[in-house]
Amino acid sequence: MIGGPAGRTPTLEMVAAAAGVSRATVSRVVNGSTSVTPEIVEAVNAAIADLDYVPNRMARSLASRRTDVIALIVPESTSTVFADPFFAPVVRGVARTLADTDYTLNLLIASESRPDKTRRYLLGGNVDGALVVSHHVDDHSYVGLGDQLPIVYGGRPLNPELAASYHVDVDNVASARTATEHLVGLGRRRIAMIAGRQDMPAGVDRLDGWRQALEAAGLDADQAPVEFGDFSQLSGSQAMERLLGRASGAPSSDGVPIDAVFAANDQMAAGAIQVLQARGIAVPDEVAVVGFDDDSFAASFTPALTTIHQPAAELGAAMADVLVRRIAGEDPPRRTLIPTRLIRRASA
Amino acid sequence: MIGGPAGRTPTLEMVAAAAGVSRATVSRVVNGSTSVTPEIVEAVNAAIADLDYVPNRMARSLASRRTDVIALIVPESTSTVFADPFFAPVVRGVARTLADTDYTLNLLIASESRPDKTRRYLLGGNVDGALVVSHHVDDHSYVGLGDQLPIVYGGRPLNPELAASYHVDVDNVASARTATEHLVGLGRRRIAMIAGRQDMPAGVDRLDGWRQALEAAGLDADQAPVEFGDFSQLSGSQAMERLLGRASGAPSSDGVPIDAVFAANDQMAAGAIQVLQARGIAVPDEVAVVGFDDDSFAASFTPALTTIHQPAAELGAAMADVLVRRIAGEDPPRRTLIPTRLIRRASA
DNA sequence: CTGGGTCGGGAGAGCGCTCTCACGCACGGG
DNA sequence: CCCGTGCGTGAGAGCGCTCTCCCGACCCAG
Repeated sequence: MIGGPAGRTPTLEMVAAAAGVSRATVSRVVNGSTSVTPEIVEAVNAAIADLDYVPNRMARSLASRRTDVIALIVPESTSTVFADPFFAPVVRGVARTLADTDYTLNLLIASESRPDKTRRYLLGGNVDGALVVSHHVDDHSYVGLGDQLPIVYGGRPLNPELAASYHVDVDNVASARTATEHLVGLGRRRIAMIAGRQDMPAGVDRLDGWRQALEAAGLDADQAPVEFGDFSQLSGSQAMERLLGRASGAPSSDGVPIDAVFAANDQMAAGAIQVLQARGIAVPDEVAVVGFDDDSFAASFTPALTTIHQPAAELGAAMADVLVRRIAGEDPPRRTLIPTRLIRRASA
Repeated sequence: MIGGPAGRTPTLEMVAAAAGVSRATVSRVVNGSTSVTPEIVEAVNAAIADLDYVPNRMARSLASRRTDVIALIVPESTSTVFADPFFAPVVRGVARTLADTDYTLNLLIASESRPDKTRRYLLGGNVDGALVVSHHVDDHSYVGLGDQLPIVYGGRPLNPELAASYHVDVDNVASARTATEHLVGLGRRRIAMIAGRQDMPAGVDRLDGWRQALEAAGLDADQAPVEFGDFSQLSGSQAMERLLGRASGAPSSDGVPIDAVFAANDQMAAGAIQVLQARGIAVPDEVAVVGFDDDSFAASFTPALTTIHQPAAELGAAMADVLVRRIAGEDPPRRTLIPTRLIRRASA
């Protein structure tokens, strides 16, 4: 058993002794400071390897007033609605990115019942920065926190007080445009939308993208049928019923007033398709349907859902990246948009 | 702005000064030591509240050689196969349980390419204990680590070297028995199994439970048809094909040799059902199917899957609980089994 | 040859807390 | 009345590291 006379885990001091230099010099080498003679660097590194030295995080933090810890905050309500398979890959992306740095990831389920606990933790000098993953909007817990601690949000905060904050988001507008253009490219002209909750950025932006695509295609977006749901499958079905019930401008011969639907998420798309099928309307032949999210069930649905795939892991990675850069004092753009990809399957 | 003359965040020292006692006494109060005069306790607490004092974690750790940090280790391969919706609730359960303690959760994606990095982190005095969530078996990364650091596994480690370690698991055997008994209770007698990978505890145990139930029902488990898959949907389909292709002992009049299938997970159950439907075999009328996991898609599948629900959040909570108790010096049982629940839906 | 500038390295003072030890006091038995 | 015996409290020495000086060596211009 190697490891210096003192027996305990090796310390900076022991490395210094072994290398015949001072603690300060070892510290410089460990922290990659320039201005250390190459020979000495080598000697120190040899001693480090020899003793199997690992710097003590706590001591380092105490002295430097940095923690090398980044908090990943998941509001409890979000985590409860964990049916959402979006979250896990985000976390993975964050963790993987951070694995290449010296940062450690602190997962924090923020209980909304006592937000002050989280707040205290964050401001108590326990972390260098925070990542907030939330689909929640009416959440004021973090307002103002951003002034005292670098924070990066996943998903654009709708909350106007946070609008100027750093955030990483999927490019919902462009994605919705892509989805709609796909429908246009298929020759569809009466393209309806089942939009999501308008108190969420994803809901607003996807509706927006659809409008843009219609206009770009020379279709009248204002006259195009829109119904709203709450992102649930049931609400998708109900929206579809309403869509079919409309006495639209130019119903086709069989009475179906539309030939395509863009749903703001896969759940609602699935609900819509079920209604369509129940009415004997063929998907995609009579009505093509595009969803959004590429949910886990999308591929195995019948018909398999054409949808927008969200690179959740990349989003997480980007969040971590932006935060690390902020902490390092760089000035990354406040808004980072992650491109998506249209997955062509059977439904459109 | 309150906060003592020094201006910075309040320290123990400042509290001591404000309360007119020594640092040591404040420390005693903060750490809930007995043997402090009630009046003094009160005075100190008043000072703490007044200054808005929060103990500095790093300093505390440095001095006490505890970290109050628990690592949650997710092997990268597990996290990549994140289609598995089992993980997120486990994490949530862990985080929630820990939220009521002083422990902080460190999420660690263990890159399998350089396991030593994780090892060093764990043994580098950064954590007080670790939780390992893995479906992986041929993983020797943590062998021996358990001697130096309290570790609790989620899922029983198949690896014999770890067999004696602390672990929390779903009661796979009993659950599989329950599932199979349900089929027996439905009057089925030719109950096949699509088993999972036999290098995973879940694979082995579920097969075992099925056998036990058959025997308990007076059926010949050795003659009962079993095919193996790898837990993927495709493998479930293939296994089903093989099952149907068998020249089994007593095919029913229409040539279908079985009247029920227990699949080791929902993915494979779904694959099996698709094959059955493609062949025009009615589910559940001709062949009843029970899955396992209660995957997110299970309820919306057609037919809705009868399956075993795994209380993943409870499993996570139990893991955290066992670890905390171990760290506290208690001796919790090495093995904790979490009961499951059969969810009756349409497929059986 | 000398003075100012530069640069590598050492000394040492903390960072905020814990914990051992020893002290002072009140009490009770010899 | 004196000396244990306890109990509550304070003093002080670290925990392992960072970082600010500061010093000595070296280089070049004057």
